[in-house]
Amino acid sequence: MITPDSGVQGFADYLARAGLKSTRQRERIVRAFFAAGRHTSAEELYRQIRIQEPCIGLVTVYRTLKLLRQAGLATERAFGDGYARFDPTPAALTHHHLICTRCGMVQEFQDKDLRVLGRKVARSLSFTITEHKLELYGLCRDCGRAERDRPHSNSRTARIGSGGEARP
Amino acid sequence: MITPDSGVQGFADYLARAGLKSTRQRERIVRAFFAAGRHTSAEELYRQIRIQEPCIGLVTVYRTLKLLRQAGLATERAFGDGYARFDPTPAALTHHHLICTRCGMVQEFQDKDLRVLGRKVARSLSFTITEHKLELYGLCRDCGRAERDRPHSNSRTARIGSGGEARP
DNA sequence: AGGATATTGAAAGTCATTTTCATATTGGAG
DNA sequence: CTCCAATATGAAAATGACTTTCAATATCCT
Repeated sequence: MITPDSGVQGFADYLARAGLKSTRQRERIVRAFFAAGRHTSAEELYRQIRIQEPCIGLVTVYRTLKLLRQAGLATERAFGDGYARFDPTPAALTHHHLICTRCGMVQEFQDKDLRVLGRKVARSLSFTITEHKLELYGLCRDCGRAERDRPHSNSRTARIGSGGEARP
Repeated sequence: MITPDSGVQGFADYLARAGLKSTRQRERIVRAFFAAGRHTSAEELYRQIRIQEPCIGLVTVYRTLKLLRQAGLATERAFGDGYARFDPTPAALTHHHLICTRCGMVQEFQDKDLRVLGRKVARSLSFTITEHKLELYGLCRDCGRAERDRPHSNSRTARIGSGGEARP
């Protein structure tokens, strides 16, 4: 797992290698990114950072997330609610998501067999996988129960996955 | 598989059930949707329809796709290039995608084992799956070769999956 | 220290998608 | 069949996440 410190370090290395400069803002953002949980959006990160560092621009958060992606340290996801979410890469490569289309909950899970199968498929099609993304959409236990109780309740007309967890 | 005719029929039924009205535009759009292949975007559908029916608005295409989604006939996807793509639902439930992050190619594949595993995971977490979405991002055979030849070629800074197939 | 080069933030721009609103169409009641 | 209330349509304007521009500022190499 990447700790905030090792993440910041890795990013500093990347900047050095690429001939880019390290700044107070970048360090703040990168630290917050690795300290935050998963599925973090730019806006969320921005709000988090502003608590201690009011003079920082949302633009810089976007730019730094782009750099993290280029550095291979962050992985972008889209659960379909219009926000890009970011995960520290190693975690991203080993977990998948169950997304409740009713309450927006996102639950992670892992399954070794699934990974193995993905690789098998990729190999048979001469595809080099850099990123997995298994998303299962549906109803979580509670929402499944609720739907069963009130079959014609308002079963969400918004885009898939919308209204999700911790929406900024 | 849903034929254009059965799709149009199913949509008509939905409209009747919901107390909505059927119009020339809606029939056109729905027919084009089911006649089109998969991964169709609103813009694509719009251009397709305009060939024979110049007096139709892009807005109506968006609205009709939303209705198709509500009717359970269409499934929305996001490959990360900023466009929403739509698939006739039954197909959507049985195929997955390999997306080349370099040339944007989208290749479908099926794997029974994968489906079975997905269901197993869902059951163990009391999750009711309505939609699968396995996306493997990486390099297709050709791009994989190209990258190996020119290791430091411009390895895409755009958002994942960007520049995709048949971009409107 | 000094200066080329990269970075920052505010504001303006982009672009897919949605909303607004005035006009037109639909379909059931009479 | 005709009316009419409800729904649909399209043009234009709005939305909202994200990106670009640009002038001012910070970084780092010598």
